Parts: sequence; structure tokens; C-alpha cells
Amino acid sequence: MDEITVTFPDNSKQKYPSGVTPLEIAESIGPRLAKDVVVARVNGELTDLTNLIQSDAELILYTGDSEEGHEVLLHSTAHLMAQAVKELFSEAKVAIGPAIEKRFYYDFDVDKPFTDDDLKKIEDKMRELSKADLSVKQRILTKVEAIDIFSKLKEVYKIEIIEEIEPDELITAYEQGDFIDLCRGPHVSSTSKIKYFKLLNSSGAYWRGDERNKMLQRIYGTAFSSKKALNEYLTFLEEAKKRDHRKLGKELEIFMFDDEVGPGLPLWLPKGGVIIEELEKLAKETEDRAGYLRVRTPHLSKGILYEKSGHLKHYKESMYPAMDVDGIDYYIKPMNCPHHHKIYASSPRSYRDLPLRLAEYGSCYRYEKSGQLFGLMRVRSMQMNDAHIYCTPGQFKEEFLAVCKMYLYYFDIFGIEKYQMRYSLHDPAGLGGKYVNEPDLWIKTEQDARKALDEWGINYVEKPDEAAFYGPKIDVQVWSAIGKEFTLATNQVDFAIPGRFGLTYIDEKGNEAAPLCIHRAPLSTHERFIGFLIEHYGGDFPLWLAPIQGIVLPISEKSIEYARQVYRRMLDAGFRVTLDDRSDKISAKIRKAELKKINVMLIVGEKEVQEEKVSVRRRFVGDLGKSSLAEVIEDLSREIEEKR
RNA sequence: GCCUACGUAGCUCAGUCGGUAGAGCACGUCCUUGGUAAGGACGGGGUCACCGGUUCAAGUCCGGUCGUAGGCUCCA
Repeated sequence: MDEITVTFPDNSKQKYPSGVTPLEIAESIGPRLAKDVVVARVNGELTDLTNLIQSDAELILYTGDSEEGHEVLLHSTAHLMAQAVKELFSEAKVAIGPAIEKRFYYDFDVDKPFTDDDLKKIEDKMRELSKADLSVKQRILTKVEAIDIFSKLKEVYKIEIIEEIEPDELITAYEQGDFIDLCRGPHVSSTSKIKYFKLLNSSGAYWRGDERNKMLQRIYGTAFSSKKALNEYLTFLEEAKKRDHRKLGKELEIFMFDDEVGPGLPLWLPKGGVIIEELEKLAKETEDRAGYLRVRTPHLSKGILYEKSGHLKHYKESMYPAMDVDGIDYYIKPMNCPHHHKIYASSPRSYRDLPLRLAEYGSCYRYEKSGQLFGLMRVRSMQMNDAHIYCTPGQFKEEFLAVCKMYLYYFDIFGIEKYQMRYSLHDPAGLGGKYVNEPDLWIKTEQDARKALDEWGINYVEKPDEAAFYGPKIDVQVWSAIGKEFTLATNQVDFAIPGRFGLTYIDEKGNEAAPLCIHRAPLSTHERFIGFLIEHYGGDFPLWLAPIQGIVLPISEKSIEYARQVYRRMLDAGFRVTLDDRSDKISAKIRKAELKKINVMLIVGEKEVQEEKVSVRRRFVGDLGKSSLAEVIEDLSREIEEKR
């Protein structure tokens, strides 16, 4: 028999007979590895453990705790779940079942939605199938064979998928016991490799994500290579729920919703008001330094304005319906741009006036579909950190980059590290419909913006067909505590609307020219940004943002008078402090303050009265001992100043 | 908008088989004056989301509406 040389990642080499499988190699190395390995990479290609290796090869064996191995494990668990569902619900038809971030799902067409009870039964059946140690075998099929097999099984969704595959492409399916599933693979070699899994929840999901299609039933689950890793993930999910801004926002009295006010219309409580004011202060300082001018515009406008802007054509479904005022249609504004365009147009502009940067923390209202509402992150009334920058084509690159840099300035202050920059482009197929019909402008602006980004050297991903209707944009995506994705900051180029509003400037040569417009919102909206910050900080705001920065706690009645003086002096020094002069024991007062996540506690008893000092206790740190109030004020002021 | 689940005191939740509602925390009063995460006693607080139906009787069963949650699609 021929011998082949297998090279391992550490560059060590070993001879094996030709036709050896990765699984056999793992067995030759050790029983533990053979048990744990889930997938192999042969000459760079991810492959099943049972595939034969015919000639010299580089081999990497992945266990379930590697990124590659975990993804395969998740995917194979999805198959195991589908097998269990098919055994329990014979009429169920399978659709698709991929691995996603730390989880998997599978969509089924069933008569009745799954109940929690069904999920338990499915999970039990999965354990049974795992114990049965069914080997998972790949089958290579032609298109005709594949259609034949899945037609007999009446798997209509699989047939739909197969029919879209090129006729000469090889089709693979995986078989375990009586269950066969169309799949590209790779997969684990046996169901016994899948041991630590949990089904999480089920929900409706449209076939191919299109609401015109039938609604299928989706089950989400997760799987790991060890009991410990599974439990860690489940604990993480529990912890994430505790950080959820909807829960913390209520507990910390930041915002609320009320049935009679309406869904998606948050009411900011006083503590939320403080956070908003601090953010606005930061934004105003930053924008003042960057040459922005602040304007204010009404919440309502005549329909004709939105006809001109194109909102009624491209954005109407997200707008509140018109209200009739003296026989004229008025709309509540979904964006501030048309008003800012009017301000631009209010006086003749020279190239010397540009860039003109008009900023407004403007309230907008958007009719989001009810199912889309999500705490503060997706609401119907919002206040945007909005501004429109009107500039010449020659100024565009610098202005565009200045906006991107402003994002990063803010992100540094807030310690936001996990985000993705996303450059959204148009699809020419949508011109005249989803996008304004300006093909040349689209191409030119997209090139300019890309050039700016590339020269700056920032990392971004391109998203085709995700642009705004008036131009390409760069967004910053972040993730909520429970893993939902949101656009935070946004920077949008608009080459179309200024033309529609007849916005012009006189250039150096005395000719009329059209300015470009950049729509930007580095701090997103108050609603989304604060929702995000609540989760980002887990409710423990840095001192400069904290609604209550400190609390004065007298130890007994004997020190109440002194506590009042301390409280007064803190207020006079500009701090947001409260005083707990109730008759609780000091430990109870501390506990209450901790539960409110108050950062600084100034504890005063008879000793402090005598020494004219305060005892400082910081959250997460504990007792820091006695200081003079002047020292405390100085330290805290510096901390606030530095936005630590 | 669609599918499913849920909605009881300010908050978190219990309430069995249909028989007119309960706990803890919070709140109020009083006692207690205690040194770094819960001192004690007493008390107030409910149109059981809303509307309708079944029933002698509905928090409980049925229907509708509103809201919330988990998803699908879309956006700041």
C-alpha cells in the first residue's frame, strides 16, 4: 500500500497509508483526541473526519472548542434537532438550519407552532439519538438523484433549494440513521459527538425572510463541546438579561413607557433627563469646536416639503399619516434634513460660506411597525444628534472624514470598543425606486467616499444595496446586551436632495453650483444611544454621566446636622448629590445606595464631625478612609472633568 | 405588520378544581441612634390591562382590543 506524509500544524510529519481518514489519524495520536475531534482541515479545506486522504497533505484537527469545530458542532446539532423533529412530527418539513453566532436554528413547516413542552420532547429525543451513536455519512448526489430523494420525502423546501443549484455542481447530503438532509457540510462523524446542547426558544420566521412567504416555525438552540462551556454560555445569557436596558432603565428610573401615551413613545424620567443633558453638553462642546451652528426647527410641516424632499415617495411607510390642518396635509417630521435645507436656502451662499454645518438635537417621529419596537433602541419618537454639512465637492473628503473621526472621539470617551464600520452602497437595480435616479452621482459619490475611507485606513465592510435613498452612508454597528444589532452612529452622503431643493452656491469663478450634503448623527438618537449606554455600562455610569453622583449618609442623628452641611456644600460645588437622613442603620443605607448603583458615598459620623472630614466609600472599591471635603470635591471634579 | 407566549399592588412574583385577592421589597407612622450591603412593630395601597360573553358565581373559561416579550423583515 502507498504511504503518504501528513504534516501537522507544528510542522511535524507522520507517515500513514494512503486512504487514511482524519479520524483514524486522530485515533493514532490518542483516544482523547479521537473522542474530541469534530472536523479536519486537509490542505486548507474544511472536511469531514471520514473523508479519505489519498496523497501527502497538511492536516489540522479541530476539536469542538475551536472556532471551526464549534461551528460544525452547532451545525450538526441543528441536523440532530431536525432528525428529532422529523421523528416526533412526521408531517414536518425541514427548511434551513444553519449555525449562527454561538447558536443554531432550524426552520420547520409544521401545522401547529411548537410549545415549550414540544421543545422538551425534542431535546429528549435528541439525547436519545445522540446516545444511539449514529454515524453521520456524507452522500454525493447528482442533481437528478437529489431531486428524486427529496421528492420522495416530500421535502418541498429542499427541492426548491436544489433547483437553484447549477446542474453540473455536485450536491451533498448527510445521512444519520433514517434521516437524510441536504447539506454542504462538513459534519461531525457521529451523533455521539453531540452531547452538550440546549434548545433555547422557538418563534415564527418567514421562509427566506420574506413576509410574502409562508411563516415557518424556527427553533433556536445552542451546543458546546463541554458541559462547562455550555453552562458558561447559559450563565452569560442570564447575565446579559440583567444588563438589558429595558430592565435597568426601569430599575434605575431612567425612562418608562405608558399604555396611554403609546408604544415606542418613551417618557424620560428625571434621571434620564440628566443623562440627556450631559450628552447634549458633550455634543454641543464638540460641535462648537468643529464649527457647527445650532438651529431649531418645527416638528410639523406641510406635505409639499416632503414631496420635494422625496420622503413621501421613498419613506412614506415610515411616516405618521398626514393630519388635515385648514384643508392642507401636514406631516410630523421623520427627519430634520428638509428643514435644514430650507435654512440653507434662506440666503444666497458663496463658496466662502461653506462648509455650512447646521446642527440640531431635533425631535423626529417615525411610524415603526409595532413588531419592530424594542425598548429605547427602536422607538417612534426620537431626538437625533443631527447635523447637515453643506460643502463643495472639493471639501467633501475632509468633511466626511472629520465626521468619522468625531465618531471615534466619542467612542473613546465612552470606551466603546466593539463595533463595526459599515459602508452601504446602492444597487443599480433600485434606481428610480428604492434609490433616487441619479446613476452617475451614485457612482461618483461612492467612489469619493470609498477613497476617503481608504486613505484614512479605517477598517470597514461594504454592504451592497443598503444605502439611504439619497446616497451612500457609513454606519457604525453595535450589539445590545442580548446580541441584537443596531446602527449607532451614521454618516450619510446626499447628492440628490440639495438639487431638489435648488440649493446652490456661487463658486470661485462666479458660477452657480450644487453643494453636497452630509447627514450625520455620531451620537445616534438620545433614545438609542442611552439605551446602548445603559447596557454598555451595566447601569454603572461614569461619574460625569451618573444621574446621582453621590449620596451623603449620616451614621446617626448625632451627625445629621453635619451631614446637611456636607450635602449643601456638595450641591454648591455643582455635584448631583442626595442625602439619606432616615433613621436606618448605616449598613442599610449603604445597601440602598449600592442597589441604586450610586458611585460615591460620603459617610459622616461623630468622628468625621470632630475632624471636619468625610469618609468616602466608592462603589466596587469600598471604604477609602477619611478625607477633607475640599479634597473630595477636587478629586471628584477632576474625575468628572476627565470623563473617566 | 405576521407567528407564538405573556399581562395580578410602585417593583418582583404567588394565587390549585371557577366561590369577590396574597407575599417580599418599596411607601407611611412609631420605636430604635446603630461605623461600611437588610434593626423592629404597626399601617396604607388592587376596576386582577381594557371591552364583551358563558355561568348562580370569572383573576381563573371563551372572544375581541390594547400593551409587552421572543423571532421574521426594516431602520437612528
